[in-house]
Amino acid sequence: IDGSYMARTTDYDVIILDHSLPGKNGVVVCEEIRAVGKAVPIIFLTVIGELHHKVDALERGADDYLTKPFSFEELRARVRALTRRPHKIEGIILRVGDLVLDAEKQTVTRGGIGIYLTRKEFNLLEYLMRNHGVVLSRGVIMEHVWNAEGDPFSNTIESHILNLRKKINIGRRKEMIHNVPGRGYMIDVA
Amino acid sequence: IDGSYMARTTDYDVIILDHSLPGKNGVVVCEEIRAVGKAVPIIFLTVIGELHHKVDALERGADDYLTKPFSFEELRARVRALTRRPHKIEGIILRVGDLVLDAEKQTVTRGGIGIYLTRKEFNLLEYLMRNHGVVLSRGVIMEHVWNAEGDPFSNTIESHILNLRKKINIGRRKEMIHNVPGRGYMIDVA
DNA sequence: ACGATTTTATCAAAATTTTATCGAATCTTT
DNA sequence: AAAGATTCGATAAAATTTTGATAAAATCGT
Repeated sequence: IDGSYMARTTDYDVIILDHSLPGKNGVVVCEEIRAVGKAVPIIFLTVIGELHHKVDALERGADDYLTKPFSFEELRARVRALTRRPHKIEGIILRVGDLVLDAEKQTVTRGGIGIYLTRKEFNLLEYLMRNHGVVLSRGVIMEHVWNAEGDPFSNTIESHILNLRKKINIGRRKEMIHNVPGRGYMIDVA
Repeated sequence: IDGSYMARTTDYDVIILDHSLPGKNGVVVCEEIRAVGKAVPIIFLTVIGELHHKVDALERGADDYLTKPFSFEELRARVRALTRRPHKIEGIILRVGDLVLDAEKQTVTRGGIGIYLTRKEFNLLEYLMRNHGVVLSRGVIMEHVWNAEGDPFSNTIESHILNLRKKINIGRRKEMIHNVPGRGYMIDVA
């Protein structure tokens, strides 16, 4: 009894295959599963640069592929996309310290406590968290969080940063949104 | 001016292409974008069942594909998955001994320990490191780090050099920023 | 080698720039 | 219209940059 046998006889929600499997080639397993008529979603893992493997896998019945290395979030996003179970499976989650942002559920918590953010605040925080540890200039933030170009003589960003900080720094926790004078803002644990 | 032109000349976060575009084939557009060296993530839209189009698109440089019909949630998940990984070309990193300056992330470390520098300090160090091993006169430094020309009767540069040295010579390491009397400054390991 | 002269190092205060803050005004969504 | 969100404008606060004065070091001519 091996993985291929299990896959052909059991009903899984999703099957993840690696190209290099002990004994068999992942693509062959993929083909075997399809041969018995199973319609289960299959995600194929490939090493970066091996495009022909991706193509091969897709031709033999894989539904999606993922290039290694990949984050767990990314894999989960693919699984979610394939299984389309909106309420049971978690969405894309960003974490910085005990601050957690769920991009799909559109929620933010800190240490388990729910935090309500307005739309702009949410988008701003999401962008900061998505690039945590790197300094983001006002220009870059303006470009990504506000679609059009904002005039540099406004302090809209500062204003939102202020509100974000107030909402996020519940209790008397350390500041997470750091200003780097002359360069921009950065979110980080320390 | 069409979409293909815009894609080749503008920096987008992500590009979504449909197989059937007015005038051109989406795959061709994809190829055109890659031809000019853009590394932007491209998501390709295909009609269900047309697997060969998927394969074709992946071969020509698309990063992901999506089968129509699809939910907006699904598209958003794909976009997030692609944009979260830094697709940018690796930032310019300067090294002199164990001193490391990342121009893109705007960070400086010495022996792995983070060092905070103000903007002028950072720019000054970057200029020195970019020309490590060569003596830079005050005039040249003034010209490159300070946009206009500063009056030669000020000791602004000395002042910043002093602060830089203090911050950089953590522990009791050897001095890196050397003065060459009458000629200027130079950074080097020895 | 020695004093005179020029150049560089150092420090703290002053000037400037940048950011934080808050309330009011404007815009959006019910 | 009402409630909430976003932006704007003015001012306070914080951080950076420049300045000025003096000490220390290096260079030069003798």
